[in-house]
Amino acid sequence: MQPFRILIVDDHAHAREAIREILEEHEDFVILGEGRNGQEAINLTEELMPDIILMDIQMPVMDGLEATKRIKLIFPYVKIVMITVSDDITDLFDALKKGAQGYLLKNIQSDAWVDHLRAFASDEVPMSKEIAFQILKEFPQSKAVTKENTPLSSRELEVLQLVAKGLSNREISETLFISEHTVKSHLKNILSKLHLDNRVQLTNYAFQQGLIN
Amino acid sequence: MQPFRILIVDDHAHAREAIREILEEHEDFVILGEGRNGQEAINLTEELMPDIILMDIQMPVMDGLEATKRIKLIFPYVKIVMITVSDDITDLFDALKKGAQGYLLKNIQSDAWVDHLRAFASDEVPMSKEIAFQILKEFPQSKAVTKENTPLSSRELEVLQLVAKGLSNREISETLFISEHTVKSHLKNILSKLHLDNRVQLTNYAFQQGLIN
DNA sequence: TTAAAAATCACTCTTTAGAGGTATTATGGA
DNA sequence: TCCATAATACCTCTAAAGAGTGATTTTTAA
Repeated sequence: MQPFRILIVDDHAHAREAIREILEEHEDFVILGEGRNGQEAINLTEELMPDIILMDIQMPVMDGLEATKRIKLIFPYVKIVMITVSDDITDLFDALKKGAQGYLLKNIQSDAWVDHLRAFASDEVPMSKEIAFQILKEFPQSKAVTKENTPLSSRELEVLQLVAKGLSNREISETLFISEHTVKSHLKNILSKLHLDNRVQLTNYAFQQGLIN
Repeated sequence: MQPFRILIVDDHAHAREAIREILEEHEDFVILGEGRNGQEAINLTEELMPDIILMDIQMPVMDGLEATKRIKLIFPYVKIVMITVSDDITDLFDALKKGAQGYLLKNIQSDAWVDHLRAFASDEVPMSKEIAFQILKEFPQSKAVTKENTPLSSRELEVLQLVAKGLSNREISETLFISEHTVKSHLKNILSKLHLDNRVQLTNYAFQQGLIN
């Protein structure tokens, strides 16, 4: 049984040390190295080829979300678990959107923490939102679920489809007989609801959801 | 046998008249109305619901390509045949990209012209590039085929996939270790080769070609 | 080995996109 | 009837995208 080969990325040395101490108690984990920011994470990943990266979200130079996106693009098979002190559900969703396999809170020293990590490491299926909620629910300081599940309105769906077809905001405004300001307003709300960054990502979403073809 | 219901859109009255005269000799065509620009084409389409629109490319207010794109978006089943004096192959490709079913040269009064129109009107399959070439080849003034078939280079394909995944030019440049200028250069060439306008349309292309998923 | 193609980078300029905020008007439910 | 949501619109500001041109280097193929 091969141990899981771990890379730890966090800008705080004490945080890295805390994780190291926890994992060293378990012989199915071996720590390959440590990085201090997203850029180092990319370089170390190329160099060490870890099985799992434990990645902080908030970091200088390049944050963990950006690094996750880039690493997953180059090395899709590397598993990345976000670690953070934040119990904000939006951070969790953002992490999943970027391709993270898991999400763990930092300020935990329970056995459950290692169990979850082991589950992420060995499991083939990606972490569902249900499991994510469950993890957050285990810890009392988790905030209530924010209004993430707000569905798109029919007008927003209409705008989404036109955006995903390649029309500019001006063209959409002329198609729907509304002002370009309004189109921008709708698009802003759409991107916010879906936790996406730009219209190309929205186009990906539209294709994957079968909203266009 | 129902006749084909035609809408003619051209900014030159004499051009519309010429087409009307040709079509009135054939009783399987009936002309519903005439428009003078792309905007009128949209309005008249909503009002008259023609089977086929004969659409000029060069027009004031809104040109035929833009109008074609918008009409096909709202009324995908309406057939649009571009009519133009241009024998430039790039115009033809642009027309097909916007969703036109056919492409006919204006300065023709042969029976073949009407035959082609009838073929477009009754045929379910979209006009292939081969047929387009054949039509242009029937007329001696057609220019030689431009370098349209140039395939994408491997580097261009690489950039295409990153663009279609939602990365910004800056992010792509950092991923590929090249300058943002170079990324822009590649993207410009890609869009030009594929006759696309922006990165969202490129994303559509990537999905439809199975280049990403 | 030489010509063509591909890849690279640069500069300017204009348009578009996107973040952030605010506000008004319908409108449909509770 | 009142409240929440949706749809509309405007504002400022910054970043990004895209058009146009040109140029150098490397690679590939004839």
